[in-house]
Amino acid sequence: MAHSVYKYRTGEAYPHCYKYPQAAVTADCVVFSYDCKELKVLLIKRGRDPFKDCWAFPGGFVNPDETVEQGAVRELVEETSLRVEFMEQLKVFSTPDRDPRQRVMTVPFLCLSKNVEAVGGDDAAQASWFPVDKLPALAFDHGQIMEEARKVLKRLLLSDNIARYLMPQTFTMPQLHRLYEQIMGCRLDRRNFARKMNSLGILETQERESGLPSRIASVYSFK
Amino acid sequence: MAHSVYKYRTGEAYPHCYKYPQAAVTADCVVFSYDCKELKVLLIKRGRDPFKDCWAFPGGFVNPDETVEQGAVRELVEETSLRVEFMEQLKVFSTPDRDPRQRVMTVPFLCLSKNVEAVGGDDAAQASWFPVDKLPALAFDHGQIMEEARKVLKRLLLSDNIARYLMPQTFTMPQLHRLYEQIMGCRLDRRNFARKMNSLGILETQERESGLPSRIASVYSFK
DNA sequence: CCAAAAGTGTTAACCCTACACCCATGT
DNA sequence: ACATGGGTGTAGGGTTAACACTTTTGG
Repeated sequence: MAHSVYKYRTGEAYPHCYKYPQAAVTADCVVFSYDCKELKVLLIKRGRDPFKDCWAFPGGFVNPDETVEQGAVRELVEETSLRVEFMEQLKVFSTPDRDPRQRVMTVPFLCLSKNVEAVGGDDAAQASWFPVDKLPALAFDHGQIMEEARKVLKRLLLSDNIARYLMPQTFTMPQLHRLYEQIMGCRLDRRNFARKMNSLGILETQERESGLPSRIASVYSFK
Repeated sequence: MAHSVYKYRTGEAYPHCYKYPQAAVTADCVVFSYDCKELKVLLIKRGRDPFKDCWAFPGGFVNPDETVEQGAVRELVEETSLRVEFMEQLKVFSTPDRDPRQRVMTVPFLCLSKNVEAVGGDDAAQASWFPVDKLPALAFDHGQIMEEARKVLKRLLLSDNIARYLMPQTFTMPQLHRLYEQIMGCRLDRRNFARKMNSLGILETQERESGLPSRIASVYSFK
């Protein structure tokens, strides 16, 4: 690990700005998607050391002329050709030795995508979707990042109704219900859930075909 | 602004770790306290450029061998001799030109302190508490950071009952009530508030003196 | 004497929860 | 036939919101 010898102390004069302690900063993307059956997360298989052949979140170093948000979007496109509907910053992970090469802080993002296909990486790196409860071992401290992401996902689901960024254009109530159960990690009463969703006023009912067999679920979309 | 010439691209070989783009990273502390009258924020007057003589949050560069959390604590102690009861990371601010000297990302922290005195800075820098609704113009993008901090403070108050980190050892219900009103930014019914607090089971009633004039408020403490 | 502060109590509306029932389909 | 999945309704409990009265102190 390449320690800098510079320590910043209040009051000392450091006329050269490059003498401030510097750190490499990466942006990682925890991308969730939902195929109306399972909640999934996008992982890529690392092509080189450290953690070669290990699974990790897509991401990479932030360039000097971009924000961490821009860096996250760019890296995600480069590695997986994916564009997401929603991004929210998670807390920084900065344990000094979390990357064996050198000090690398990471700014992780929780991302939500409707697209569950088309994740070809541009180079040799494999990219694929894993069900959230069947994840392989992850590189670096990405396991901790995953925990954090799931916590924030729960919070955002309840406070901001972010399901709209995961569901397809049209969907049925049971499909939406399954998503909520998987994110919340508990059972939710079917009927109370439907009533709640309808009362929120964020759903539109698609015209139900006049023939109305009760076994066929009604179709909804977000306003 | 001192741009690095290095751009990281997927697939290129960079055998030397120092070739990764680097950034200076600071940790800033948005410290709230409450004197049982007003919600306050700690600011220091900057002793040098940029933004010399401007008010800003205490904070400074993170050392290579410490986490951003450790850096935040260290800088706060160095600049104000203050130790806080609670810290929560806010989102990173990373607009490339937010610091005119060079690219500097900042990781802000929301901090809660019971101490509303004793904020002598170690060097010439003045430090003092400002009522949250009477803030001076702030350096850098600290105005935006303040907005973010107030949003998160609201959220944490409702979800995690963080009032315990701001209130003194013992306090009255009206004092606690005022704090909630100031953080939430709206009126809260006195009686409903007291009932809610008591029902949460997080308060202890101190023995009320047997002489019980109704004008004297009862004294509480957190469990 | 009156305004302001603090304590106490009641009511109705709303929301959430836990259920029971019906219908249609596929095996 | 029956298990399954989907739609609809109801009854009870808890929480919240709105609101009135009393007492005491300070000016």
